[in-house]
Amino acid sequence: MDTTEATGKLLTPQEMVERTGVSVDTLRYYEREGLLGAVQRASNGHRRYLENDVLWVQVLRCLRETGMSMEDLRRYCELGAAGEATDAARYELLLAHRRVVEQQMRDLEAALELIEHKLAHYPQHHTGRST
Amino acid sequence: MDTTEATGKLLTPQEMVERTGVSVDTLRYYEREGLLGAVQRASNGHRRYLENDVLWVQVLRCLRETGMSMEDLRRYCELGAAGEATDAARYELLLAHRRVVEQQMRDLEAALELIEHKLAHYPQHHTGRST
DNA sequence: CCTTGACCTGGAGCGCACTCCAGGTTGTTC
DNA sequence: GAACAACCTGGAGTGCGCTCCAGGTCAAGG
Repeated sequence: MDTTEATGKLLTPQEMVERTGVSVDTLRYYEREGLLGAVQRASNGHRRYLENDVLWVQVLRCLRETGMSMEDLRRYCELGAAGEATDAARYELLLAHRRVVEQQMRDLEAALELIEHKLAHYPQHHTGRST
Repeated sequence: MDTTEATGKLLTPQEMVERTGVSVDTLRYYEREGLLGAVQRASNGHRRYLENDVLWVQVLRCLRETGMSMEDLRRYCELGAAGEATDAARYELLLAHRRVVEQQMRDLEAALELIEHKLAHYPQHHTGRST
């Protein structure tokens, strides 16, 4: 019955840092930018994150690190918050990003080839190891 | 006899833009930052690039786009300008960058898997095409 | 009580890699 | 000879994604 919000252990900001590798500042920034929805608060006003948020932040990082802009990320989150009706749009967004990532891989491959090519031009290192 | 500076056609800034896809501003910026050595000038003070520069700028772009910082790029250029004695150092720099690029590729692959995984969760699009 | 430390807020600051601008010269075209 | 385009210089501005800061609250420990 806990489809969306498993009410397990709530995590403090510090714990989020430890588990996601993302700083508190960045976590707050993401929240402000609408990437984390409304984060719960303890009675003293301190943030309490959900187990799920750990995973979600990791997904966010993964998308960010592959070049998705904050803006697209926000769009994606808003769609997610809006429920099933937006499935198609989210699908398209991911699909588009996949294309971007695939292009990045092709670019990297080309770069790698160029680097290999240049490396091959240093004959003294061609085969052996450098000390 | 033209080992380093083939004295063929000299290129205007505009022509460089057309052939490299890099803006004049960026070309000047690169020059200022020491990535292009001393660019020749026509009698009126206008820049005249070498044929070689086209290729070199493309290499620069390739390295930049794979995340090499301006600082490392400058280091690499300075080494290049200093002659053969620096071969080993340049080799190491490229080698290090290759490792960086290889890591980027692994990261992209991981990201791609995650994206595929998420895409697979939209059943209505699982097999067919979306209109 | 007083300190300590984790947390809060709104807003300022930063680093990078460009990108743009003002103001000026040169050289070609009508 | 006036207009125009391409170029020059030094320096300021921009956008992104954080990152840091001042000033304050709250809870626990000594």
